[in-house]
Amino acid sequence: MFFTKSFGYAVRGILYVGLMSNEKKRVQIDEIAEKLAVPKHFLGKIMNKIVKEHILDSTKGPYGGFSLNKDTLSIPLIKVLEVTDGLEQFSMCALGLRKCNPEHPCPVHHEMEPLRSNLKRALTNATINDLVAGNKPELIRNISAF
Amino acid sequence: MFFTKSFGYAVRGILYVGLMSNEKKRVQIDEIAEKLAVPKHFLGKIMNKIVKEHILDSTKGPYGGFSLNKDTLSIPLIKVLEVTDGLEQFSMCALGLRKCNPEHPCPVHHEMEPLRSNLKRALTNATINDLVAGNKPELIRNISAF
DNA sequence: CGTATAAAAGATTTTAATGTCTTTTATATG
DNA sequence: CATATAAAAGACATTAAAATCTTTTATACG
Ligand code: FES
Ligand code: FES
Repeated sequence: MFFTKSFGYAVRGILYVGLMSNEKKRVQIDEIAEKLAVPKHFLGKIMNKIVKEHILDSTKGPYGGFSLNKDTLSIPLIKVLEVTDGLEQFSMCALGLRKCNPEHPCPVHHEMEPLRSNLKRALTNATINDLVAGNKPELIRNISAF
Repeated sequence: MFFTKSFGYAVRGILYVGLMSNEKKRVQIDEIAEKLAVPKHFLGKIMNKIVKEHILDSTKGPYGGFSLNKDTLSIPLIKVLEVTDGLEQFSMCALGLRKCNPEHPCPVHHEMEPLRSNLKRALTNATINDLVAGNKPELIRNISAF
């Protein structure tokens, strides 16, 4: 519901890098994929998009890997969603009719519109930093597959 | 976002039958598919599931087609969602981690849980009848793809 | 420079949702 | 019963997301 797997992988990957950034400067994809129990190469492609959008940094070669940059912690979740899933969903009709149009509301428009707005607002307000706050071992446990 | 196309087709199909039920006893799939601009055979399969779950009635042969039954109008939308998409989505973690578990909340749990509950409640409370109420030509226009 | 390391990129496969086309089954009516 | 009609069912195709595997590129370091 709501999001693709890619979005989940992206959020969890970014958070894992954030949680590890005290201990090590860079985190490798192999470690992330293993700890999150996520397919390595698929995650790699998603992380690559994340880097292209300057949400994380990366370097190739020995001692390379993924790392936070000066902006990472202040990135809102909706930016991550934009990279992985796009934001068209917020302007589309929930019944898939066309672009949502309050002038010609579909039968579920009045139910869905407030929920959609709330979701958009929540994702816009919540930053990576908000999610990284709190008990660290617990968080690492919670972003792992179980 | 939120739902599959199948759900949208199902809701619109049921509503079209409901809106036509004054004028004609039964509505054929060809007419529904044409008016909603939806692929006929795909819609047929979805309508078939809807009939199997007693949300609508159908009869084969001449003068056959789909029709309301005594329960149709009081069916909540969540029942339709269950038939087309299933309801597992409401117990799964929004990040796709596993079953959502408030004891071990994922980083977006506190953002998502209220939204999910609200959506579930809205879909549980809204019946087909609620959606059929109102200006009929306008509704027919609004469930069409145009 | 040569080598090892790690991300990036590319090619291919799998899976589920969606869509199309054909055949079968049920039924109303003459 | 014969025929036409319309849903149901089945087989197959397409598409996008997800996953896997291989090759290329960049870089640290001896
Ligand atoms: S018109 Fe369907 S959600 Fe707004
Ligand atoms: S644990 Fe992720 S939404 Fe509840």
